[in-house]
Amino acid sequence: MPGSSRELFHPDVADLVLTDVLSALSDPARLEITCRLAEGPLEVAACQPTGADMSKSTLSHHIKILREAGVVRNDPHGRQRYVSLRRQDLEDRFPGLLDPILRLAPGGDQL
Amino acid sequence: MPGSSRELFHPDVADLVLTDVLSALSDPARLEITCRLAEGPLEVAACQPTGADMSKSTLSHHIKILREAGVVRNDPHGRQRYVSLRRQDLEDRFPGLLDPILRLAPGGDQL
DNA sequence: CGAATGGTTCTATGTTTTTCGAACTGTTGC
DNA sequence: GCAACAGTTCGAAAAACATAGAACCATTCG
Repeated sequence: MPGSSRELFHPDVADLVLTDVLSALSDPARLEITCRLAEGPLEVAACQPTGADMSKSTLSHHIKILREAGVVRNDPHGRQRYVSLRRQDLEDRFPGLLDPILRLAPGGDQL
Repeated sequence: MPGSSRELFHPDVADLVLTDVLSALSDPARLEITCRLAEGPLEVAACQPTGADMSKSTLSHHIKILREAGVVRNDPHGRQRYVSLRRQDLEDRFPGLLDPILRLAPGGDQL
């Protein structure tokens, strides 16, 4: 039965906390993941930052931090998962916050 | 001989790192200090977040984190010190970053 | 000079974060 | 069913961070 996968917790828009978002984005690896997701959803494995050689448990951990801060969604999709940026939710809760950060991030100049 | 006080290190504008700034601002106490400084320089003791009862060594530590990230200056002024927001420097290095954060911070709606 | 003041730095302690391997869960396809 | 696959979760160890007291330093003022 497809679609019955394990759903992970995602905080409600109203519950997002600014310092949690900033904290989530203050790690270089997580910031890069976030920038990459600005171009569209990715499978977990494809979120792996360039050059960074992290274990899959570490990568999963970073995505968890981003998810719990409300920065990304993580939804099951067949045997894998799609990670996507909660762009509109972030814009609703923290208008004008995300765009400058994405633009200013090390590899975010192709926006 | 006034003015010969101990000068602390302040990173050059070009050396500021985005993740360091985000990390510095991701702590509630430091974010509040930063917001308060948006209205003008303050003596160190006056930076103390409302309600938070932190020791002066802890307060000094937080201001140090902000200073080393390039968010604030800390200059001697007689027997005390003035802490000030490096607003223009941040704007030069990370245009458009600070204003939304200050505006969205818990007590930053009086801007 | 000597005491008080405003802050920094040092040292130590407890907490949080980061990282990884190993074990586990759900899904696909033979 | 069973092996392979994509990820999460658990457990542990190392690193980083927060906090506070004590010591210290520079400045002012009597």
